[in-house]
Amino acid sequence: MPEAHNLGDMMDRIRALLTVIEEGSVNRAAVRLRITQPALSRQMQALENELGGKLLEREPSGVKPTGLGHALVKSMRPLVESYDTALSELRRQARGERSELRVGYLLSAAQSMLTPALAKLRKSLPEVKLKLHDMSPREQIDGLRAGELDLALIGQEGVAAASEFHSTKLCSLHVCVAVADSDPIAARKSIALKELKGRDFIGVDEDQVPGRNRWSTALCKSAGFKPRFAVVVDGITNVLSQVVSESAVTLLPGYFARLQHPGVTFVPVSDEKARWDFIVLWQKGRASTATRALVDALRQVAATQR
Amino acid sequence: MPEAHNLGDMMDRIRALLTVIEEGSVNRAAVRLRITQPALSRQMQALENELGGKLLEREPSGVKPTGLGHALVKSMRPLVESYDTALSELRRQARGERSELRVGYLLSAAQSMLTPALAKLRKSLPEVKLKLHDMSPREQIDGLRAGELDLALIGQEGVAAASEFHSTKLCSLHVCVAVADSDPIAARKSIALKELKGRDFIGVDEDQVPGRNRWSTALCKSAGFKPRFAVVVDGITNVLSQVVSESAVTLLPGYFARLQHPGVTFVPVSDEKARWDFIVLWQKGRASTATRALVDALRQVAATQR
DNA sequence: TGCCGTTATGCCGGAAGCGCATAACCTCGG
DNA sequence: CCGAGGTTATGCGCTTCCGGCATAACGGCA
Repeated sequence: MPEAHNLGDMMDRIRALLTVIEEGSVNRAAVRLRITQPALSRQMQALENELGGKLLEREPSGVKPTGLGHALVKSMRPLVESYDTALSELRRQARGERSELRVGYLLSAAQSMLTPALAKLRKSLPEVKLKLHDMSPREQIDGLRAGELDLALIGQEGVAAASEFHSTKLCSLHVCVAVADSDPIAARKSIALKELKGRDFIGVDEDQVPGRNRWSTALCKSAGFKPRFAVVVDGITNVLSQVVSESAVTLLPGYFARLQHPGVTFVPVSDEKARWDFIVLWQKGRASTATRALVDALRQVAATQR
Repeated sequence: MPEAHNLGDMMDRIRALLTVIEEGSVNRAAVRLRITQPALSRQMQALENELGGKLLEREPSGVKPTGLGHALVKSMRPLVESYDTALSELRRQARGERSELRVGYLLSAAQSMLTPALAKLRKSLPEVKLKLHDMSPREQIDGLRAGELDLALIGQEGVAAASEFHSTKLCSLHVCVAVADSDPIAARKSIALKELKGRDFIGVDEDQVPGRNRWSTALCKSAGFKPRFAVVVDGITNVLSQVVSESAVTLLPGYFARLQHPGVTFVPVSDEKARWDFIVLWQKGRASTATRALVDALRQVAATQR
């Protein structure tokens, strides 16, 4: 019998040793494990070779653990249990039975849709453990990539990353332009994109809100001009104060019109091409029942809010 | 390629998956792991079959973890680390490098020998982590059997269990008989065992102090009579008070003569056969350097105290 | 002494797993 | 458009691993 250097499954070997020590007999343990005594005897030898020391004292009436055998029992028993539990949970998840659902969203953008959708989910799957995280689009994308989120509600910023995950579009919002109250445009009922040619635009840090500037640029290009970003700020909330202090403009999805911001007026853009998509992203691989249920609920809510 | 149902080593497979996800490529991970890409590809497939779900999304430019893949990374990475650490420690112990030493002893019996032996040990192996446990002989034997002690200092009570462990005799004590101060024997310089024939003996609970009564019985038998145990008490300390209140006697190892007990006198037994052995027991299998060092130190101390 | 329990080990055959070669796909540069 | 270079999947053949069967050796007990 050559010296074993590849050892079947070490965990199974360790489990077998636990059984042998419990029975105090290789033979009786073999019966329990439904293998023959010689196979089990060899497994024990292989384990001893792998660890470099005797685990069992062999006697005519059975076996007794050595000091090393006792130490292995002590350190490995909890480990084997944790391992089995983790594997079991992973198998459940593979079957779609994961009961935890980690959702990322930006509150101001997602609340009107997420709240009713979560109510539906709670009604249909009450045992689901929800973990809700209010975070920026960048954090959402990173969270999905790192496997820390199961699902993200995200706007146009998630479109570029959509191919990395499962995605579905929930709705397409109108776009408005934000201007200072004192701006002549503020009195308008709506405005065409081309009328913004020559105005200063406020951009946002591409790191925090990925794709926002590119989206604005693409829209203006379709209207025949390239926007000049006078200032680039590091967050959405700073955009509006800069619009006022710089007498500039910025393009925003229509849900901003619902937010009151002192000194700022939101004027709808009339161009039909000016749309802001709102999407949901979730991890590739088999989605859990909970994930699918939430995606469905979001679809239904979006359909009724059209 | 038949469907894999026995999976080599699951831990190695999981480790390989962690590498694949880290590299984002089966090919580059295979290079790192020093196996070919096809072998690694199959390992990933085998793992997916075992778990019942896809762990990796395959793309022309490499692989990306699915939601299940992410979940596996999260739950298994700490487990793999703990497992590797535990195996590593077991291998060290197998080589005799265990740095922890759990010692059981009965303080009153062992102190005069243990204290100087521990001083020697601390000098020769200062990094050893000692765990000292004052416990009854029964607890000592149980602790060894359960693998909770590495070494026990024990008297005659350990002799019957000695074959289960490594053992060595440290010394052999004289025996004395304990009597009440008012007893005529109390004025004797020494006494022969046969002179105790007809006296009431006090026994101890065999469960707490295994073998004590059998030892007394054997000694008396060698002197031609069988002792009658008038009372059996549940601990060594209660023996002496019963000696007084029952006007009885009991045989004890000579170290008791060093202890002051009100109303009790200890008279040496003159029979040469009346001996009390003091032994050290340690676990079977390869003993650690620390265990061997302590056994050696105890031997040296016993030799100087002769 | 014989029987029954124990563990270890030789021999054999089947299963597992790896390497090599190849197929298929995608991306990029000329 | 084509070729080069990257990727992953899979067929085939060979080697290694491992379990079952049979047997040897030992100890305990009636």
